[in-house]
Amino acid sequence: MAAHLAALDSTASHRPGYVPAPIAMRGAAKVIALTGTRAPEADPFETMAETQAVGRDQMLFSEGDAARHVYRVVSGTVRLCKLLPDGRRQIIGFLQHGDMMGLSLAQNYLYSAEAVTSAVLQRIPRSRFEALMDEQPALARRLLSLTATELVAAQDQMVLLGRKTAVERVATFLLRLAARTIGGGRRVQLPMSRADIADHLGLTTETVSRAFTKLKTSGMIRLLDGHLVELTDREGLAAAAECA
Amino acid sequence: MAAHLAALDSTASHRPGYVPAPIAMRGAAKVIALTGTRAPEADPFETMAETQAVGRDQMLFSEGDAARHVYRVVSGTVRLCKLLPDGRRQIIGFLQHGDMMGLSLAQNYLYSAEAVTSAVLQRIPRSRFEALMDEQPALARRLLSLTATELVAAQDQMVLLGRKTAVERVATFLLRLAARTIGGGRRVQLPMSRADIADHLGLTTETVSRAFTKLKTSGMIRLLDGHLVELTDREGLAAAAECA
DNA sequence: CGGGTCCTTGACCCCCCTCAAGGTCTGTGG
DNA sequence: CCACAGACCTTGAGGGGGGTCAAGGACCCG
Repeated sequence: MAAHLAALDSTASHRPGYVPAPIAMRGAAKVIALTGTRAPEADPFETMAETQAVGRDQMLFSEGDAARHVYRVVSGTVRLCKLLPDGRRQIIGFLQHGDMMGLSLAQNYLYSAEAVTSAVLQRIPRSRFEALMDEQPALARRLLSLTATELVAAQDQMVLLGRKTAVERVATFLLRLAARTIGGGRRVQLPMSRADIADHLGLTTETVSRAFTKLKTSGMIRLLDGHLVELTDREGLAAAAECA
Repeated sequence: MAAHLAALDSTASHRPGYVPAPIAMRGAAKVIALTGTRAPEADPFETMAETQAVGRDQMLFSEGDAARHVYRVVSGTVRLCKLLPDGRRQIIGFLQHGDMMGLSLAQNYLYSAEAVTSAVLQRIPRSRFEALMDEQPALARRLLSLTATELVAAQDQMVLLGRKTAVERVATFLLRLAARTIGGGRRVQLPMSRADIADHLGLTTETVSRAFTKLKTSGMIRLLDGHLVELTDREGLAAAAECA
């Protein structure tokens, strides 16, 4: 999954095999303890973040809004969307525990952010965040690392959108989700709708649904219910995905 | 154009209206003077870069190679490619004067780099580059800024690949090229082949060619020759591009 | 002037989109 | 616990945009 800005956790969350901490404190208006501590400078979200809870489909900010905050997702799933004037939508990425957004340097947000499920986020005013980067040189380097990782994910998504077939796209998507799931993820939760998946993969809901059916029929996945998939043939899926 | 990592010039080259310096010293094995000087720390490419000249279609490095250098394009055009196992190709971006590549933090390059035209580049060993970032905190912040700009371009490209029609893609591509051209660019050079454009826009050469013909027929462009286009109706093009 | 590469155009086909209908799941209220 | 409404998902039938295959034209360079 093309998480927008990968985790700022001290643990290198973009490393393959990363296991997010179990979701706790749903809705709690309190600072979240991070796994692992880092010697010199503290995680800014640990010390100075506000917590914000949002309901399903609620909008956090809209494309074009003044970019006031930098966010990090604590729990739940968030989608980042860009719209064409006539309403066509592209979902840039889905964010989960630990992912960040709003880090672009533009004055305004360049995409909208909406809650896919009810979610909890932390946020820091951008002005304060930028001041922090002046004080803590290591912070800029850590963000550079995260942003570079995001860029790599974006490039993979370009290959997917530019050159892969519908089944390949869906297979790739499932494998990406699995890679972000606890234990490597034989079972994968799909918190988002088929329409969201379609707008992420450059397809329509119908085509996504048909691709799921094909993968099911060929024995690579089982649909436990509409939003929980079991990957029964990981190698077959990887072959169907033509690599990640 | 989705330049991979925008300029490290002291002049903020990702600002709209940026005018690259005229190409000079083609093939010269000497350090290139930069426009503008910056007070505290020097541009690393100014002081410690090797210069490398490559011929048309020559490969600079290949996907998977050990990432030894960070590059900056001095003159010419470079394409960054990703390949699927069966040979399908996606061009991540075209690089021109001032653009950087090789900054990802991975141990290996994640795409190939090839000269579209004969080109001149500067390069710095990654190890030295990273040491520099430790010494000069401002460098990391500048790179963060450049990488974030790249990420924005990548997101625009996702919208293009996921949701735009063939004509919209080509119109968008022409406007992006024009935005990077001297004087805003009523006339735009296309150094790359139709096949390159196709692999950048997620199309085939034939479809790209037909899209050019449609834009020509509807009076928005004139093909002065296969590789030089005049944008005769900028607003019409922008409408045909559906923004971006 | 000749050969090769690249570009354009045409004819045809297929994958995915569109439109439509029916099925499934979920949450809510009785 | 069940009934029901609504949203979501799946499946089918048909159509279209762009891919594929093929041929001819333009350009480049020796």
